[in-house]
Amino acid sequence: MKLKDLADTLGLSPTTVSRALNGYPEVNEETRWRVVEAARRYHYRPNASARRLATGRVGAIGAVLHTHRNQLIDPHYVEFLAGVGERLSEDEIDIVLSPTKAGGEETPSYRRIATGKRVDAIILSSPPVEDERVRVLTGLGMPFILHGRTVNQPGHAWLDIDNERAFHQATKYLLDLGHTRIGLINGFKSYTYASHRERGYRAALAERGIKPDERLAGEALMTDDNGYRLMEQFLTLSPRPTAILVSSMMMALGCFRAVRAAGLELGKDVSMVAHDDVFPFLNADRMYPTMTTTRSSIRAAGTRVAELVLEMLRGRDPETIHELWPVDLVIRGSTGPVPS
Amino acid sequence: MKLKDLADTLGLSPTTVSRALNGYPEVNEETRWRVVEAARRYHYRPNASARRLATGRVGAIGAVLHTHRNQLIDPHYVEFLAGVGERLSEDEIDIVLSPTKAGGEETPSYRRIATGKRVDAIILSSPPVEDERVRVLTGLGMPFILHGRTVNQPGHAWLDIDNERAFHQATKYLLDLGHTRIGLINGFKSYTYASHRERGYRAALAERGIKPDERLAGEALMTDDNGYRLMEQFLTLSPRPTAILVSSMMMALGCFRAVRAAGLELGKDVSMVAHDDVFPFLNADRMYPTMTTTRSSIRAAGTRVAELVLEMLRGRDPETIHELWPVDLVIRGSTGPVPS
DNA sequence: GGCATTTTCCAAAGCGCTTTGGCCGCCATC
DNA sequence: GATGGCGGCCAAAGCGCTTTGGAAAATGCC
Repeated sequence: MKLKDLADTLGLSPTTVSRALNGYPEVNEETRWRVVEAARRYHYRPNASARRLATGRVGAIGAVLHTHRNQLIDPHYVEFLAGVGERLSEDEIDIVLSPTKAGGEETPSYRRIATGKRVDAIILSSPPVEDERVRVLTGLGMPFILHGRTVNQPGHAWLDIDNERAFHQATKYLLDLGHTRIGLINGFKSYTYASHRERGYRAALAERGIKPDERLAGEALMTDDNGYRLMEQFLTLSPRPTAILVSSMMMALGCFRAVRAAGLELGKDVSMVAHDDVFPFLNADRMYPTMTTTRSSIRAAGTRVAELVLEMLRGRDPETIHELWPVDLVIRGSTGPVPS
Repeated sequence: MKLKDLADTLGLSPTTVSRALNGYPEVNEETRWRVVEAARRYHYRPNASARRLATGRVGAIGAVLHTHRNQLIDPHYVEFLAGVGERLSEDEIDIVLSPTKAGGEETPSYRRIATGKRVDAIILSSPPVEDERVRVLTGLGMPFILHGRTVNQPGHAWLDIDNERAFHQATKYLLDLGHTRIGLINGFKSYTYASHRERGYRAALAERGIKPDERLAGEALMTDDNGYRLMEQFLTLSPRPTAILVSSMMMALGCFRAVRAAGLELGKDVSMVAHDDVFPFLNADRMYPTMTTTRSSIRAAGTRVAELVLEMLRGRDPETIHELWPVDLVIRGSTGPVPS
């Protein structure tokens, strides 16, 4: 059943049917009702490709799924996508996932999506400090928004959480509890969020005149595994750290196990603050002990990013889109005063 | 830069340029070379919508992303998608994620994707025992493949792992170690995989004449959290179970903590076998103790499903596509003889 | 050299929708 | 009663590509 068929059975022209369905004013209300009713009855759906070709709008936004074996397909990203999807589904807009194998060689994938007009806009996640994709997409004139920020590449839309302040605050909190040997288990510093977190951490230490022990700062892919390994390693140092900041809940689980394995008790022998992106399947409140966290829902960020993308498509100037979200510090059981 | 422009600058007709780029034989090799070269130089990319409209093929396959707040956006699904993506990217085929809010009300989303011709085929995951989507898509004539199976709905393509046999084997292994009070922490039994797992478990017990204690079988969303709660609950029973089967690594982490919290030791006081879908961020081999698992890479399944979808689109009869994969039992440190 | 093929290219007709420009009839206005 | 404006509809021209049905040029065969 196509538009023309529907028009024929109604004794109307395709023009009128199209207008009726798309809510244009120049059609009699009764006629519109007849059309809508018939469309429903015959399960009519406009052919997406045809409509896209005619309007020039796609009704889809792009995201790239990194599938490289050695790269983390991480839960953070899905949770973010879920948020994006939540908002986009309201407007019946699809998400086009373009799978990419390459580690560094990802720009072709973006280029393909962009120049083939497969999407109206692109959402970029987890940008490195300097992002090649930003350059490419700007060059192609493809609208895009960043979840996170770059450094020294202004002029594009972004939404980010205040990672620097969050880790500054968390570090300060630990310092206030008397800790001075504080470790940092971070994601790769080439990513902006990780570099911001480190900056916050270092700034807080500096304010108290503490020089960070470089052996207490680790960066790695944010997996359970790496959390375990880094923490294990930190605990062999002497004196060992009495507190630790962790960049993701996934890593925190690993740290957790390492602390246990070393026969130490979390919240007593070792304090821990982890960043919580709020996963439905990992609840800081129900851990044992409960986990002190810097918290910001990555899903909520996704929803907002989707909203902003829609605004861009409606004409909002990307340069006006800069949102920096504050981060909560939620104090729970995994932190306590420095052991004497 | 569109096809016509490219043709004009080359002094050729659109027809010839199109054929040259699409590898049709009726074009001189030298001409083809000129065209390809020019296309590269001018960064020409055919407009996806136009091509789709003309050919009737979309070059995209659909998947639905469940974003409902109370539903698990689970890591299993992403890992599976990553596998799908790995294969599809080779053919430059996109994945269209259609976000769906609804819990039970998901069929409209599939219907929209299908009748709007937004994709060439659909990949369905985690089917319940009886799947409405199967009926709908069959009715619409939209090609689809299931990752998993349904019961009593034959005639469609599927790929599944042998869940029943896997849990049968795992249970048998625990029985051989002397355990008789064996618990099961499962996903919801309305899903085929969960029901198959339970069947395997019960069958193995029955073979030894053991009547399962119904208080030792729990089903829930497969989160860390629920793993903790169910295990905690099981451990209050008396006599408590000496061994446990767990349906996902995520739940296993929770069980793990519950065992610890109860002051018990895994692999000694309590044995545990978990099903491992092989996540890059959760390595059974690096847990403490290492985890005995039934193992099957969900990513590999995704890759194969993608391959099968491509075959369907090339004309292979869906009814001939039924693959049942065996599952490995990997014995590690979390299982041991029943404590005396 | 004449004929039938084969090679190489092209014009034009779609694919299914949206949108521009117009037409027709009806009412209000003077 | 003529004029203008407006509501309600339609014909036809695109959107950018693929594909059918030739046509012209090159080639093979005797």
